[in-house]
Amino acid sequence: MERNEILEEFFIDLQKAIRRILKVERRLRLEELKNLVSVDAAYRGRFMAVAAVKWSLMKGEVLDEKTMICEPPYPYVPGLLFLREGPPMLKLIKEFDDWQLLLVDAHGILHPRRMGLAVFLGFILDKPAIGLAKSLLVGEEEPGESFGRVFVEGEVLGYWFKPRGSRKFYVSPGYMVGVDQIPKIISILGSRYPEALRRADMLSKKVLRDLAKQS
DNA sequence: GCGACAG
DNA sequence: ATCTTGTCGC
Repeated sequence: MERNEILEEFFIDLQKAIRRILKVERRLRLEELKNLVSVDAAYRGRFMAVAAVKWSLMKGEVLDEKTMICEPPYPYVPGLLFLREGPPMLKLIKEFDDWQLLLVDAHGILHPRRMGLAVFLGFILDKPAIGLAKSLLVGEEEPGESFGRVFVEGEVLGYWFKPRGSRKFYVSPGYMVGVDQIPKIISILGSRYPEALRRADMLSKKVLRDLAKQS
């Protein structure tokens, strides 16, 4: 599928409109956090694979997995990732129940219109969500050793974190989560790149390998 | 106009 | 994101 200027302008307007009505009335209650869902996508040739993993924080293990292979609905455009990865991810996440927080391999409000993929998914699902990305789309990082805030126009919209021995990543609220809750959430997730997301990443790549193997 | 730009 | 071998080091 090729890019479409009219469509992109429309979805940018939609992002701005949704942003205007978003409110922080309900917030994730961290003491009730038991199960997570994480989602990631991988690409190969003309296909993409999306994997969603339900993860138990207490047991530290996978409770359930879902995958799907499809052709990307839209090309990658910085700021409009939700057009590309949102539709298949929603399809999978809706199949899970009994979870309290969604982990997305993308930005949340750390986005030009504060409407990253993690915000969009949380909003559509009406569930708490956060975004975790490996590179910055917008914002200035506070200097530091392994942890710091990320500012956009003087406002704290997220945090950067660099675990010992692994690469830096950025965390920002998606939906029903306050920026002030991010440090505590990172701590609850083990102060490292979340295992639940790592599993979704590995799984999405695996289904594409298996697809290439049999064909 | 130029550069930057989640996955 | 993905294309990709060997190589440095715990």
